[in-house]
Amino acid sequence: MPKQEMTAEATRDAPAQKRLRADARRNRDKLVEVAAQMFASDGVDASLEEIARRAGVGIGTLYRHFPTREHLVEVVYRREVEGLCHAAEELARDHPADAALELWMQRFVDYIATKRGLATSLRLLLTTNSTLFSDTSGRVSGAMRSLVQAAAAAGKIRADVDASDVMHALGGIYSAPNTPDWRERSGRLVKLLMDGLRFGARG
Amino acid sequence: MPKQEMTAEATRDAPAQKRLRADARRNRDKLVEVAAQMFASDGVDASLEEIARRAGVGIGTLYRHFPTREHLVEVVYRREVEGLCHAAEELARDHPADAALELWMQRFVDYIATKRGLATSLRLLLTTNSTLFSDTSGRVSGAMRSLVQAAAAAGKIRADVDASDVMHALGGIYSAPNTPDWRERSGRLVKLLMDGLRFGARG
DNA sequence: CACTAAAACGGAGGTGCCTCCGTTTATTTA
DNA sequence: TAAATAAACGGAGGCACCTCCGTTTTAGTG
Repeated sequence: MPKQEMTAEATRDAPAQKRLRADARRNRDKLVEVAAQMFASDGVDASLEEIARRAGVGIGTLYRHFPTREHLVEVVYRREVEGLCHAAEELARDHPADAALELWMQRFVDYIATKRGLATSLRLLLTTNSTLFSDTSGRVSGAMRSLVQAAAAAGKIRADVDASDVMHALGGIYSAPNTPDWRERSGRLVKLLMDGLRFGARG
Repeated sequence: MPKQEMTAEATRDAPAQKRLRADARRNRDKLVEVAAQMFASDGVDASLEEIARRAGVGIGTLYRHFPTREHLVEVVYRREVEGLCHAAEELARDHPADAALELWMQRFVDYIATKRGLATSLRLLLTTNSTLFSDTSGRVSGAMRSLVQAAAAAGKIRADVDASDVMHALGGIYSAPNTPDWRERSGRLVKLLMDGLRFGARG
């Protein structure tokens, strides 16, 4: 279980967001941070009052910022997707292109792992709120695309596949049954996939 | 809003159901009946305590019979589908084949009407519990099939369509936006469909 | 019938949800 | 800097959820 380890300032949604007062901002960020932990450990049904408590604010404050549980879940979810995509850029900077891709996919597996328990509620949220779905899936596949293209351009992986193929291959992770060894199996899947991608590369 | 008007004894699931004690049986039936009304009027989030109260039992009794809200919703849902299918047989007995089909489709519209508000929760339930989905959709399309076949056999409607086509045509009802005139529009759709079906019939 | 085991009843109680509103704090204006 | 105003804070209160368990009822047996 990898810590997400993200600083609070990640929550900078620039648009049309009326300038928040300093304290409000602080509290909001803290709430999101705590909620992310609680959702990860206890599922989306984690107690909102407990979240408020741990964030050191009253329950009223939580509700002012996030009128429903779904709002909070959505913000946390977006933040995590954001983190995942940001990691892609970072990995691309710090590693050879093929290693970056592999590391990112492993991280993707980690990410999915934390989401497995939440499947049904998340599915509801994603079918209800279709912009959320298109926004985030767009973000994620965008991140993947640039990693794949970079690796292909550097000759580290074969050039005759594109990102959506890889994404599709990774799809098996979702649908795989939730066995205890799911994690390992998914890890192997990623390695296997990388071998396939490296095979026949120019470099 | 048509009353469903079903007697309690409709809940006779013969299989493997350990013989219930008389009082338990009574209470259970009453609970389902009241729940059906409450879900229809207040949505699936109707208060369980209120349901128990109106059924004249304690909350504990409700929970013993239906350990979760979903259990109760599922039973009510199945019962309603059952009623819908039963109506098909009845209509087939009491009316000419084409009229039976038309009346049943109108009733189907009524039925969907009561479910419109519940769309998201029901969808979750139906995707989560896939046997529920296949059971009920099988039942419903079975009912429709026999009505269509009977009408075709009697020469009251054209013989070159099958039940799944009609079902598909009715599908528009689901997806139509929830405008105030939805009900009328759906009624007209059914009439239109029937005209189409009658056109070119032998009889 | 009376007795008894098994099963059902039902409500008290602990917890969480969410609203409402009086209090406190930050920002703006003079 | 002080006063005024706007905004955020936070907890009390009311309601619903669900569990637990002592009490009551039923169905079977001598």
